[in-house]
Amino acid sequence: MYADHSHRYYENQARLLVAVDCVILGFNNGTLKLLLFRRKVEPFRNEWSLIGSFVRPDEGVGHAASRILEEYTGLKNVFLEELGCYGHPERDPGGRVISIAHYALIRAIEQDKDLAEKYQAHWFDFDQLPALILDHRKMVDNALEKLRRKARYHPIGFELLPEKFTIPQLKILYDAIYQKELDRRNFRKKILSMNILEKLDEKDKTSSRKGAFLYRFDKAKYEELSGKGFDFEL
Amino acid sequence: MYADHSHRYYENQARLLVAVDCVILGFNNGTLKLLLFRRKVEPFRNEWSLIGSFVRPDEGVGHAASRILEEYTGLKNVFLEELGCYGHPERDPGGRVISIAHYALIRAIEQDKDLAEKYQAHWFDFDQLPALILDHRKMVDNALEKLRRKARYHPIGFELLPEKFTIPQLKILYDAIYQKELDRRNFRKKILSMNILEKLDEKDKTSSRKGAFLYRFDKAKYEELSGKGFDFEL
DNA sequence: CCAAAAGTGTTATCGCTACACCCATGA
DNA sequence: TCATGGGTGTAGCGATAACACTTTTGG
Repeated sequence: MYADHSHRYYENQARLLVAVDCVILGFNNGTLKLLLFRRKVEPFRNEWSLIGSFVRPDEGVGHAASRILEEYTGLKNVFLEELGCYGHPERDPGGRVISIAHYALIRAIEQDKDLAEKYQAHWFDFDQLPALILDHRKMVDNALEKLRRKARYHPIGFELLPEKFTIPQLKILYDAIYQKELDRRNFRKKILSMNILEKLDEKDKTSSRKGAFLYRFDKAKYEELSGKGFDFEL
Repeated sequence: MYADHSHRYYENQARLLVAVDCVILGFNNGTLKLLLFRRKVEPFRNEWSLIGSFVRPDEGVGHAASRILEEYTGLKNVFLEELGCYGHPERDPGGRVISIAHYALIRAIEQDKDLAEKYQAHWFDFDQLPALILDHRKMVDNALEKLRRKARYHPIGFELLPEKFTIPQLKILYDAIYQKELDRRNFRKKILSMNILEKLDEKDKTSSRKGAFLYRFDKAKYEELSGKGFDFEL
């Protein structure tokens, strides 16, 4: 049954259940959102929960995380990073399970209709989160904390916006992440001075009569600068 | 044999071996050091390795880390933090083992004589590391990276110095962490302006005729400021 | 022609950097 | 008395924060 060769040397050691859980974050309508699911298995069946899975013997831990992310959102190649290990022996009354929490940032959270039906999923505002099972609330809090910290030095916000976005949109996102209103003009100057945005000819007119120019994140330029130890503090 | 109740709900799931490994960092004589051990078990018996252990079914993951840290260094209550999960299925030819790496910062690395004999342990300079087993080298690199990043915003350096230390000593430590020489005077100003050091009446005369005043880290004051969202950038 | 959002420029201030200088002491 | 490391002060510069003003366009 096991794909490994543990019996060779470590057979006397105890084995534990290992799972991954995903804090899936999105952004819409000026606020950060969290994707939650109704749990399908006992214990706590039907309660709100992060999406998770046990790690299979023949897959890496990171692989397990991206596997379930794709399975439940249909998305590949999204930003996905390890959050940490939640390993208290009593954390799950259903058994001794160690969970490696991850967090993901995804764009375009419109087409949730399918998800909602298929998996009983729902996007929640952060100020209206329901009670979560186990230590999932802690994972969520830690994910937000990590996002805030990371966003200060890495241009990570782009992961939450569509490919083309306007500067005002980007600013609103950062307002939401930092929980405070940045100065419009200073924000624009700073982000443009980094030279990681490509200005397009199109305008987005959905939020003003004048219309705001669309930009695209220039990943190549970013990685070039990043490699040189450049700072992207915001 | 197992202390948990996994059989209740999750009995069909595969179980994995879960270990912790500790990157133990110290500071002496102006350079950062790493504590390594000769591995006692197969495979790779006798090669240089981080110290590690399997996680027991009835203990938390963090607990396992501090348990082995105390077992091999005799030290309790040291700085110990999770580094991350190393979970590639092929990382250990001895079996499918997931390792939760940790890193520890310890003071006073003089009395290693006992350790050296008892466990075949040795403190290495970072520019003279031997080959390490498995992915331990990666863990070490990640630990250094994390130390550097963390030291910028948290007064973490104190964990590596004795309780009483001088400002020049502290500066030398930060030189070593950041791998570049900071300015003596600016460093002093900045660190003193944070108000987290308590000046003592004693002087340390080991490194100059004039002698340098000893200081102590004022943890209470630090936590007070830290709670108020204070920044400790260095 | 007006409301509302987009976009640009200017100034004052704060913090950091890069220095030069004085102090205390053992040999 | 002098070499050595410890300790203090300051001037210039660059980045940031706090602002006011102009532009565009649908209704």
